[in-house]
Amino acid sequence: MEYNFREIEKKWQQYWRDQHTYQSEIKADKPKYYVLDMFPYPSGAGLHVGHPLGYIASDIFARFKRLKGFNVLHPMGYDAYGLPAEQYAIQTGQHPEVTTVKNIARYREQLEKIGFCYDWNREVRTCDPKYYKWTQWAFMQMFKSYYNTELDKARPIDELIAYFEKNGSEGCNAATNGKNAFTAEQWNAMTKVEKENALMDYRIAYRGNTMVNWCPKLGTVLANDEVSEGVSLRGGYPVVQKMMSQWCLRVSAYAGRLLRDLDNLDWTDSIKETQRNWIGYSEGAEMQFPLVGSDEKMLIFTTRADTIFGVTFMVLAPESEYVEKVTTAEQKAAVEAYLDEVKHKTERERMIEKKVSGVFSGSYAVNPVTGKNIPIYISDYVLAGYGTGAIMAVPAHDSRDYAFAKHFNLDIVPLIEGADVSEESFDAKEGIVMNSNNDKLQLNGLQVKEAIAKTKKFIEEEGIGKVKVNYRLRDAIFSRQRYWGEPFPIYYDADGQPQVIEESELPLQLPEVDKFLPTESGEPPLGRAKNWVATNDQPLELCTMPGFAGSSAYYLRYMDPHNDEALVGEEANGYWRQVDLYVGGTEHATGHLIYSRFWNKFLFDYGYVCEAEPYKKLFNQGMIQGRSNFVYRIKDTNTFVSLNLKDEYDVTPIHVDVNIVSNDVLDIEKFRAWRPEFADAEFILEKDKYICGWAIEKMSKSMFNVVNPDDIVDRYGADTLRLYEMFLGPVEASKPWDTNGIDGVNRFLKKLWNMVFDGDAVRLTEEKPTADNLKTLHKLIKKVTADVEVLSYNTSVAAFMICVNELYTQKCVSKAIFDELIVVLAPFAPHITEELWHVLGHEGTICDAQWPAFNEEYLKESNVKYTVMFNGKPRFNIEVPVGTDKAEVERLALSDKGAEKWLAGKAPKKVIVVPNKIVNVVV
RNA sequence: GCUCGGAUGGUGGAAUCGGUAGACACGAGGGACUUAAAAUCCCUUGGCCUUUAGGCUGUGCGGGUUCAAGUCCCGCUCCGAGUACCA
Repeated sequence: MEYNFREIEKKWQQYWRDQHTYQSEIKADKPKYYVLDMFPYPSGAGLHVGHPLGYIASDIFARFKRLKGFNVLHPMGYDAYGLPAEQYAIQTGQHPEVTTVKNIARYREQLEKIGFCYDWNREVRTCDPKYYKWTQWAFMQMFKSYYNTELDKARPIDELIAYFEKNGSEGCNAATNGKNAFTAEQWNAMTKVEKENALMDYRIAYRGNTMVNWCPKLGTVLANDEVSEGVSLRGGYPVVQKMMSQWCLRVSAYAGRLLRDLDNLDWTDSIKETQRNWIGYSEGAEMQFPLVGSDEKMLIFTTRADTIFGVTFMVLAPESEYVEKVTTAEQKAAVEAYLDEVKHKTERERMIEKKVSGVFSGSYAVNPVTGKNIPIYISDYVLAGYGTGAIMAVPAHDSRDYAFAKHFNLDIVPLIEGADVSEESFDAKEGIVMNSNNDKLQLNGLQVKEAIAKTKKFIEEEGIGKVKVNYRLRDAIFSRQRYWGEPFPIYYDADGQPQVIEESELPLQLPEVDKFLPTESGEPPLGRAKNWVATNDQPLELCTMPGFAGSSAYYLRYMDPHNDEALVGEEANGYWRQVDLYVGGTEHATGHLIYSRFWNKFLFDYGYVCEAEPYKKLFNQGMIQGRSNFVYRIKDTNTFVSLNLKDEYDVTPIHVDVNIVSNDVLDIEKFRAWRPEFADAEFILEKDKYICGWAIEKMSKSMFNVVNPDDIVDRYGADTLRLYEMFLGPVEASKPWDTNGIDGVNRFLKKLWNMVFDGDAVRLTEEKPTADNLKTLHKLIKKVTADVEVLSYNTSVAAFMICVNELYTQKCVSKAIFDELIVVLAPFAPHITEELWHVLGHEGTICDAQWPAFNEEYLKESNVKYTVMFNGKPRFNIEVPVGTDKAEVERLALSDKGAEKWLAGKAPKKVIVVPNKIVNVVV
């Protein structure tokens, strides 16, 4: 019988569907294992061969765990809200939902063809009202909460109100972006609107006036992780900074926990490091600098308190609230001109220019330690969003301050012994301090680290400032001026104050609109919706939530996808708890993976979920790059010359569709048919073949290097695709897609098939396995068990090939051997093994088989081979019985007749015996 | 600039705690079967020198530690990823 993968794969995929083989449910008596893939955005292009890489890896793991006796949860769904569908809707008028549903259907079809063991009964779509009800619900809880910094968790906002009524804002231990302090009397005297405005500065989901990344081309704001190098990640359009009132999530309140809890996660160091950098812990001091001729004090943040004696000026961010206060009448025009200039620069321009710019405010501040007056400047190299938006400038020891001082001709006072600051600043935090003594504080002679500590202590004692930790992590901007996203469960009352709708009104469904564009008056698309009001007739919020809203808690929903009472029920959450293995790309390190951890922690604070972290182990698969092929056309002709002959001609390389090239050999007939202009192409061949050139490029339509998994499945079968993608190299490595080796794994499957079948009959017999058979099999089991546990699949596939080759050489026909072999292979190649499972007379599905244990007994050798080396060079081998002691091995090695030649009559200086491996003789 | 990875045959990649580098696969070369092709099977395949056997050399470059280094240490070169005025 032929190995007919098309028939086999179709048959078993249908069987698995009919039998609900992959449906999972709570089994209290069984240990659980939750394997999750990052769910895809269903784009119009469908899956390409890069997508399944991670899915195959996790699928193998899920199947492996199931065979090992775990109750496995392995779901899949769709991150269905997103820009492409909306952009497409704007261009064509096609409702994004229609596009999305169509794309999802295509994805599903493609995924099924590869034979994944997903429990489709648990599928989620972020755009489904039944799903986004819980996205809205979580937002609502965040709106009703504040962050208690003492308990280090979210608490109901009512508790904070009670506190304000009694004590005012003094000592309230709440994370806030507000600066206004008030007493209990002041609070109680506030109007309703004033109180609500004050509370807004404390809510975890809050409306705030913040600098946002505004993308004019997309007509929406973007989060920091959606912007890279001054342009939008999607589309690459310029982004400008703009002050806007937006919904935000107080992610920054969780910075400390997000950082600390990283330590206990089983993630790669590189992705933990990326998150640490993004969170950006920095310990320093906040210091007050009194303004000359005023009671006003300005707060700065520094990590270099020790350099206080070298402060020769101060700099404010252009957006700082101090700017207005320090600008003198004489400087007013100059300052305004500068602010105007800054405002009109895009992020990108600011970055490209990197030119020193700034303006003198006219005012001076007093250095609180030296008592000297120092000028206050305004410059955009100071960021409003970090620290206090104001700095003390120490040009001798900060390169940015240095450039600024040189440009404006300000004093540069060196503070570290031996540091030469004539050409550039000395930024390193090391050396011995000098020029830093007066009657209040003496730092001279100290190491920088000691000086920092001493200064911090001093300023706290003197009441000049306090020790402070700052994080780079900002609050997440949560509004998008778009149509295709979750509506906010928010309406605006008669005073224009945002209020949450009733929980019973959830889900608040996305309304229909006539066009997917902003309104004429510049409101977001929801402004076009008719009757877009809450049940109390008050107008609803017009913005929608960003992409990361729906993906932040989806892993919880899979645990209990049909629950209408809760995001996830207590029983389901208590059983499945958290994701044990999460597989996806590194590109989500600073976006999804931060937001999701934040979201989970918020829910955890209220006990809605039982684990503080969503993803226990994270595995990052690499990216699949494209591998393009080229043909070489001789200039001004329609003649193409093969790769190795091209240097003799004047040629232009032309991209050729990789799907008509095999092993870099061009299919000439298909090429002629590919494009009309090539119909009468002529070729100069080498060895009767046309060899194409190649290059590694991004996988894209324009390079003709997109490979669709369906084509591979069609040609070789899903099992071959799965094995090949794993065989290509480590799953975590990025690599180009290259079909050049796919025949190898296909041959392996055919060989396995042909060892089971002899014509149409089964070749295998009940014959007892030989010692060699058992050794070969158990070597495999041992290797694969260890490799799969750490997702080292490429070496596993190699082990299968070795095993089958050995059994072939041994002419093994023992059914007992194959019974176990196919179980070990089943996670990798589920279809062929399922077929063989039944051919060999087993019941049910191979998915429920038991992973075989390996037996060390079979692997034991009676003799051990030692390599005898002289001065580090291997010379000959000896064999000794197992368990021979070192001294005896040494004696046998030296008395072997091969040793004579290398000893040459001399006595060995030293002999090293490495158990079971090597005898090294130093002569 | 900073942080983290990486560099091994013609190619993708193996190599546990430092222990015979190049597993496995592709490609290439040779052979068997075949009228022929495909498929299948067998042999060779890092380089150099001799070829019965053997010898030398070899993991980006330069040093070091060690009986022994792809692996550990120091100093470079190149490539990739992330981040970027974070005080």
